[in-house]
Amino acid sequence: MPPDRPRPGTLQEVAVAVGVSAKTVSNAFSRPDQLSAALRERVLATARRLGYPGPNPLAAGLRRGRVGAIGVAYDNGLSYAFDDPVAVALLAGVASAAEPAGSGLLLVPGSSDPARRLAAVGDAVVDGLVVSSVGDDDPLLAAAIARGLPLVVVDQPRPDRLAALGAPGTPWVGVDDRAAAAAVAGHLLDLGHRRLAVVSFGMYRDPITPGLVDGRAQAAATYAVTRDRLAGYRDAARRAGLDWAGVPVFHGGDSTPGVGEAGADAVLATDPRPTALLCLSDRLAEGALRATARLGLRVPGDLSVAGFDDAATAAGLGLTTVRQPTREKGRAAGQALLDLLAGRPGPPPAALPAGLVVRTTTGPAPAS
Amino acid sequence: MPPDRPRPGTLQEVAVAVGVSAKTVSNAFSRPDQLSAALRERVLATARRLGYPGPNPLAAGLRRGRVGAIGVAYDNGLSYAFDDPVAVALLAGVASAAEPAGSGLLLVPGSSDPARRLAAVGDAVVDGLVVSSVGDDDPLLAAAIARGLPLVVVDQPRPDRLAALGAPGTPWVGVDDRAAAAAVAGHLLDLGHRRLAVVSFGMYRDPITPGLVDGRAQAAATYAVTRDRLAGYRDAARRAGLDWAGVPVFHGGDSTPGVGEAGADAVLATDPRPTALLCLSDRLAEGALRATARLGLRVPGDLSVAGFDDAATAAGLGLTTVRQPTREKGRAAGQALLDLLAGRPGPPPAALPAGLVVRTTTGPAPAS
DNA sequence: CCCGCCTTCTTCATCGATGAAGCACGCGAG
DNA sequence: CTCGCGTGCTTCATCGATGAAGAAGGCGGG
Repeated sequence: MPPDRPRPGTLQEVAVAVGVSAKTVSNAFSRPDQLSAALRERVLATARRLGYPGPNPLAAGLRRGRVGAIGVAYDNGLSYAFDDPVAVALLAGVASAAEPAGSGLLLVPGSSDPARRLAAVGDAVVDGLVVSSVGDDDPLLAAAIARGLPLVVVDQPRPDRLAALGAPGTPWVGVDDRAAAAAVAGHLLDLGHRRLAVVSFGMYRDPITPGLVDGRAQAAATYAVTRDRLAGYRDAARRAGLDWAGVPVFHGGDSTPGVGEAGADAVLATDPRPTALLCLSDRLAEGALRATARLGLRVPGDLSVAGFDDAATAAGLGLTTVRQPTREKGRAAGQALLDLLAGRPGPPPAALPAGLVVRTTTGPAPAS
Repeated sequence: MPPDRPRPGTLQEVAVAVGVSAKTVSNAFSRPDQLSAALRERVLATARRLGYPGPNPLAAGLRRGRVGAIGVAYDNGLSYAFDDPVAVALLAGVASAAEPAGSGLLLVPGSSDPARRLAAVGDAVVDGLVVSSVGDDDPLLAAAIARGLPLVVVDQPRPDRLAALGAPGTPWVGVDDRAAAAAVAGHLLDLGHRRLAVVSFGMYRDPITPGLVDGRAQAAATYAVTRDRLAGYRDAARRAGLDWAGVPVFHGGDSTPGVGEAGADAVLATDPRPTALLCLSDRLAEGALRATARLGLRVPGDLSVAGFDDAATAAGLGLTTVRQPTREKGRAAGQALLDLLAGRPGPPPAALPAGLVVRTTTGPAPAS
């Protein structure tokens, strides 16, 4: 049998027992300066005796208009977020801002059922929301905006899109993905590579069939991060006089090593074989490296591989990548939200710095 | 100037605008079957027009008596939790139970100020709590129990201690640390080692001066996990006829590589030099391995090193360790809590399996 | 033609607290 | 003696919703 949990007492009951008003009991807990020390002690003692657990935070939150927690909603659910070290680093950053402020961190559950996914945002008992990395047309963001709570967006959509969605001025935190992507592509082109290939994670929320995609599809991606990184690679390629249409771009689903491995297999099967692989994330690159090992390709002798993020694993792999301050992004987002909640202006949204990190997986193009 | 956020409308206001009762508007959102489709549409349209964000989850939560979120309180604050891969894996596990149930996960903030630390537990707007890995006498647990909410404890305190604290029958999730520790110590003894040393993380919540500690201090540890792992090592040592008093035990603070490195330095400075190092966690072992590299000791030629946890990094280091199902512990704890909330009985608390994983950091004792 | 039931909506009370304002008393100043 | 004011506690209204129970109309069955 489920053990019958005794209903916790209420302020009112304690008040009756002590013989004072409910408000006085409330003050005994929340505003000790509002009553004499003696009475306060008497109230607290009675509360203890009755097993009163203290003011119900839910009711207090309703009355006060704040509950002391901020929510984080992530494009993919929690299960995915905890699997991706970059997503965890972002959470760690948000936590590092929330914790000193005494604010809790509510992780909003995801769901494969769109209705439940949105309901979770609507039901989150929080003072404000951080929405991270969702597609331009994701109803999740619309639901978050509809809450009417202070809101901060990480990575995507971009500020222009937020304005179009009726939320202009929403603080945004991210990096200049396009410029950063151009930098890493430029690095490879400078090394003499002329046959590039790309392994990309999702471009749209909808399920896809992994495979090569053309420029039109790339430009139509609703994930701004994906779109911009691809555009950055293209910028660099064009600058070097390369025909972008000739660059195979593999479109996988999630940002996982498995997808990276499949993507590498796909683009390496094209003829002529690419000499440089641009991966949109380090996790994809990790999978790509697995594929090269399996195929017996030397890195960087036969093939250069670059990632994106500079995840914790990147250094160990010797991966050339783009470093972006993931944890700092989370911290900045959390802080911006807390600033909004406090009515402080907070600094204007600005892209954080990102930069190329050259390690050992990239080298000169092989002599053709 | 802080942009003046318009007060969101209320159910009541929508009701007046539509010309129906508040309850009908409520039903339009929460119980569509309770009113005609036509009226429902009219209500929703008006709500949209007025910019009504939908029923306030806080108020609904108060009335319904549940908010759809479970809280997780961790001994050390969030900042530490996110730094420790084992703690993250535990969170991932809890999330993997909460998410399919549509439940949010509230991470309770820690604080160096004891009062704020407790207040955070009292203020958490949740339906139930998971308290993870706190000391036997930690007021945090008392505060959690005082909330009167469904509660699940991970790792420590142990069930007997929970009963003593007035919370008998509280579901507990963990492993048999003592037996597991005995197994890894036994492994080293079987390899012929006779000069063991131990590097331990915290034994008490209070700040300590790191250094070697005697058996009396070990037995008095208020962290049950620490106490039991040390007891397990001792069990194995005694079984092999070793005098435990001769085994140097280093007591550091947190479970970090830095502490592990300092601990290894300390115990390796004792004479005669130990040939086997038992570390209470993989993170400590990671630091110990750093120390051995610096000291020019061959592992396992000169020194065997064992960890505990089988963290994600352990395989890469070739670390012999104890595998415990950390993520599964989190999942089980989350599920047990959800079962309590649903009034389901739930399986009785039972220790999850843990077992020795032998890799390459342990080998035969060097010929003396 | 009447009854009972279902659908659709309403009324009423309530979840558990706190902000704002008010009253009574005691005390020091004028 | 009286006024003014701070202290200590109370009263009142309110935060925004939802459960339980009830009332009006429509409809099929006997």
